[in-house]
Amino acid sequence: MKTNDLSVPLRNIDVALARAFVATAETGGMTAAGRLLNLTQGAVSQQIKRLEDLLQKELFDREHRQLTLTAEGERLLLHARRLIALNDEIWGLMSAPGFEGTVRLGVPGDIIRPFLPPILRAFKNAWPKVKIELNCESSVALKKALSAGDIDLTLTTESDTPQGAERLLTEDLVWLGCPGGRIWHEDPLPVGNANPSCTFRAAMLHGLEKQGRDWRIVGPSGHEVMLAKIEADLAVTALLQSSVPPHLEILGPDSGLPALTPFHVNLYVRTSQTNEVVQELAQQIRDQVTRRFAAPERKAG
Amino acid sequence: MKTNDLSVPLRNIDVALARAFVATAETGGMTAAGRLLNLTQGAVSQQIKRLEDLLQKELFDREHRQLTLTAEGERLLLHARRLIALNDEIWGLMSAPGFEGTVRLGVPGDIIRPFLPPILRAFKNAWPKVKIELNCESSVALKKALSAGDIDLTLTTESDTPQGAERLLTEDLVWLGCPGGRIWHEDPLPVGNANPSCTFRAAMLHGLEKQGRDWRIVGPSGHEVMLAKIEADLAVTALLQSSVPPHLEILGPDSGLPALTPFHVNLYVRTSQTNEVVQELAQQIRDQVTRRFAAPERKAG
DNA sequence: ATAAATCATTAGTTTTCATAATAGAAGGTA
DNA sequence: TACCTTCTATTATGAAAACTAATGATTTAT
Repeated sequence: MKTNDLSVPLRNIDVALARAFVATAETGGMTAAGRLLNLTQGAVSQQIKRLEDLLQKELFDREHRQLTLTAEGERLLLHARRLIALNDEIWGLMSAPGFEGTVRLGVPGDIIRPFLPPILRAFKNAWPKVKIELNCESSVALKKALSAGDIDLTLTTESDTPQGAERLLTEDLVWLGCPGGRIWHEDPLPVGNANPSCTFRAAMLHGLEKQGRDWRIVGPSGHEVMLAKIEADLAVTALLQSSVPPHLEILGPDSGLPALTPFHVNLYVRTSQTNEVVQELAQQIRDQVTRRFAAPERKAG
Repeated sequence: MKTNDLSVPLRNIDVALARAFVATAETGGMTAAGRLLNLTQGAVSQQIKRLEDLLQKELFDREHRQLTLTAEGERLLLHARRLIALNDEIWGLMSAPGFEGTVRLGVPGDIIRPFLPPILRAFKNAWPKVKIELNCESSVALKKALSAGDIDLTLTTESDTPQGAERLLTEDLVWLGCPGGRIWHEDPLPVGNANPSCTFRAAMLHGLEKQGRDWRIVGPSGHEVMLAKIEADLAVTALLQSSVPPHLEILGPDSGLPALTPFHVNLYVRTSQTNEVVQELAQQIRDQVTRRFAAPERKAG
């Protein structure tokens, strides 16, 4: 993979060129586009040419003096508008006064780390006047709270992504225990569980039952307390792979524990009466969560 | 119409500047950012300065030799990444081979016009190898088809926007008849209705009943046939304001017909097993439908 | 046939941008 | 304190980019 190879002409689409292109496509001509953009016709012609050179694609069919979009031109048109819109949206955000108000966010306790702290920190820095209320319960309870209007948006961990949810990522559920521990050989297996309605509970017990393994529940308790019990080798439990704390150990198949089904992290946003701040936070959660898991490598060379 | 104010120095955010900014923020320094981008430190410093001048905002606090983001810098960081991501996404779309396959789209007959023809035309031009199957039924039937997996995405007209739906726009339901006609004075009122499960039917009849007005259903028949009956002054019906054909007339309150509740145009996309082409079409429908109604000024009737 | 309109191209000028070098400021360390 | 290192800011400079204005080529309209 080439990262920043000098031979690659950095592939940045100049928003000004995008504007010229869209204007030309919409007015049907470069002369008209020039009038619209306060440019000479020649400048527009050159801009289109530059864009075509950049993308290595013909954007217009120049038959006679009529310009018609090529397939690739049409394709670009559909997306160039989005680029311009995003550019203008950012411009608006940067010039407008900062948001104020309150956002009520729900998160299941077991995925607060490692996702949320950096997101909330960044959001807080970006919008210092916005107050964030963090609501920490089970996925089921959070979905109820959302429909009741008690919170504005929420993350959940679920084994599917129902209508109305937006899937941010999918991860394996893994067993974890204390490094050097031996509690997972005990029978019945002590299963740590923060919350009776925890979505992972059913998955764990289902796996064990299918295996014919006996178990007993340790808990309920808060998520942190449960982690302490794991660390003390008093129980095992299951979490999403990426939310396993560094001082605990993932128990592989050789531990004798059953395989578990993957889970999804879903996002729900209130559809009615939702304000800009809520959308802004939702956008950030989307971006950051997916980012943190899409880009494992990015090296200079 | 969009005018370009001369006094505003066109506010285009150079993606290269955004890259320099993000690299600086992420590495914590301009020297390191320069290494990453294959630029000298001085160039990065100038780029940041240019960006700050452009936005008229300080992006970093330069205390001592430590760079920390200001609130506005953090705000930009969150969105600059999106701009870069969109830029790269477009680049990918333009350089990759075109999509192939089939998309199954559902649309209620009464909002095909004026929304869909231009969208489908543009999409078809942009992705000539993609086949679009247009499924035309009532909103209720379409939602069923979606959950059954028979279609990939659908538009609906509904009086609310339930979980799982995305509201694209809200419009008034209006009565319409033939210009110069007189059928709406007839009693009982002949109400044209394309489909017994049509979502507008309940709204119309509810309005008439509340008014104590007698009615009879004309139909069912296809949407086009129904419009022909309207044009022949054989019946009246209700449609969303913007889908009223130009040769028919909107009947205002002075026609004696009852006021109707507003409706929403919602979009549903299959959440599971959905491929890139479906997402691409959904994106276009979103963009174009909202675009087409953000721009034009309303014509009062 | 003539005029008008359109896009492409070219020449020339202005503007932009990166480099390289330097200055200035702050943190280490002896 | 003096000295060295490591940053960022600034400046001069040359190269490249990009605009205008003018021109040419082609097509449509009168």
